[in-house]
Amino acid sequence: MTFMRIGEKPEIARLPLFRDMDDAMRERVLSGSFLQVFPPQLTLFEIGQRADFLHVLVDGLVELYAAGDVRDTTMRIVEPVTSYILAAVINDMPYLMSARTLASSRILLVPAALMREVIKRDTALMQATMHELALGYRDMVRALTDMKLRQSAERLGHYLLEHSARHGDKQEFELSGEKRVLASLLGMTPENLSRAFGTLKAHGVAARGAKIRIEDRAALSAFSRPDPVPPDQR
Amino acid sequence: MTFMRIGEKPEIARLPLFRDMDDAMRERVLSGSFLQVFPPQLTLFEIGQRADFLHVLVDGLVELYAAGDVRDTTMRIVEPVTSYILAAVINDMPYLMSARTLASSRILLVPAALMREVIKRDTALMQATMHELALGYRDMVRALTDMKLRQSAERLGHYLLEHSARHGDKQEFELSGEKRVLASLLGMTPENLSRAFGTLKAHGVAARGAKIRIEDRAALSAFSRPDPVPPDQR
DNA sequence: GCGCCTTGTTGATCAAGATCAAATGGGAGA
DNA sequence: TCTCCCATTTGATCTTGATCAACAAGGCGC
Repeated sequence: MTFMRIGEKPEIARLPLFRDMDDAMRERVLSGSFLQVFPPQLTLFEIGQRADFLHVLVDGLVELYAAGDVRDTTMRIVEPVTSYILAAVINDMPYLMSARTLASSRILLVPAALMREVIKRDTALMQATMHELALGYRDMVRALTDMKLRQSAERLGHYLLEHSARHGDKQEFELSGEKRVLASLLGMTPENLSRAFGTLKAHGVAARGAKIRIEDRAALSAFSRPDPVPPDQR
Repeated sequence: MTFMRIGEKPEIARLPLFRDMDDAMRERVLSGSFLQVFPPQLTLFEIGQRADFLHVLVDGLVELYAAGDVRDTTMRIVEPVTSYILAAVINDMPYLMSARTLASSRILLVPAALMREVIKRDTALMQATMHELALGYRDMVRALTDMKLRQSAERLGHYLLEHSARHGDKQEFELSGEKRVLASLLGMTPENLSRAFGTLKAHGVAARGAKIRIEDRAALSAFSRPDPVPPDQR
């Protein structure tokens, strides 16, 4: 684990969360934080711990998951550059999810107390935080309706469409991370994820290993019943 | 539909959302809002509409639900005194859920634009909003894990425990609203809700119609596998 | 290059929950 | 008090997805 001070991190400063805040304040936040490199498959924090850091994934891949006593379930796959567990940090409450790296990752760790303190002083940061939390809330509403209203192959289809849209609407792309994690995120077993890919062949999806090609976007969309409200602009 | 100005609404002023704000600002918000009475089974707004009002349920019962093309699903049952759809209002985005009254309800309607404007001016309100959104986010995280990790009878058991805890830990209480709505909230059919009550008989729950008595809290808790993190203090 | 170990896939069976159908029962209105 | 109506319950069957088992396919170290 390598520690390093942040010289200048333009991609972090450009994040919606920090973009509009006072420059001196931002400098204060960043200089009080650590940019740290973690190896793959490392647990970053556990459910139930008091939130000590706000995380910003700069590079790599992180999984957030919740644990029952029988099995775990993936709640979110975090891609760079994104902050996560903001809610626990804001309210100074225990994490509701655990986190682990899926790949070697560079993560900015902002001390939670520092974050809360600067939020109180900098209105722009507070507003951005509010905005971000509202977006996160809406994401969760969508995830819950997805779970309740779509069946498994439809969820996969919907995920592929959203994923493709988030990555520049390329019709061909590669899945990041393992399929078992994707299966857990989508609330199904790895076996059923395989079968779901099989089902989607008839609805415009060609999959070879991690390589996905959406050959008929309209058909896939019809099959997976898109949300009535289009995704939020971020 | 009766319109009325608000004279003084102490229970609204005491809400966490409005509690800490400047008195003059609060007066401005409240005097720009309407307290309105709606009959049961009335649609308050539809999914996809631009958020025009923040709602505060003062009295009655409201259901928030999301619609697929095949079936709907209940997302939340709002009890007084609580605000809802805060996220859509803050971000000036379309509602992700529709709302209908389940009983005759008195609702405070705060114009969304007014809300956003006052939030910008009053830091205490902004902070309270941020706090509230973070709590809402955490609620949704719990709801999603509930859906993914518990099976139906366990979800019911968990719901009964939480519901009872929210209402002063009484061991006997009455379910508000129809069971079909509860079934939809819990992500099951009414038929299976009945059967789930049957299953819970063996785990310390006596149910006669809407009357529920938790006879063995420990047994029910063991059966429904409580969250690893206790409910957030509000 | 070879074998091993992990990951993903395919097949067979099982369990949970949905659907369809019919009966029960409680409350509102006559 | 008596009906009628509608929510709920109960029963039977069907569908979806989970589980169990076995196999294929890479990727990596030796």
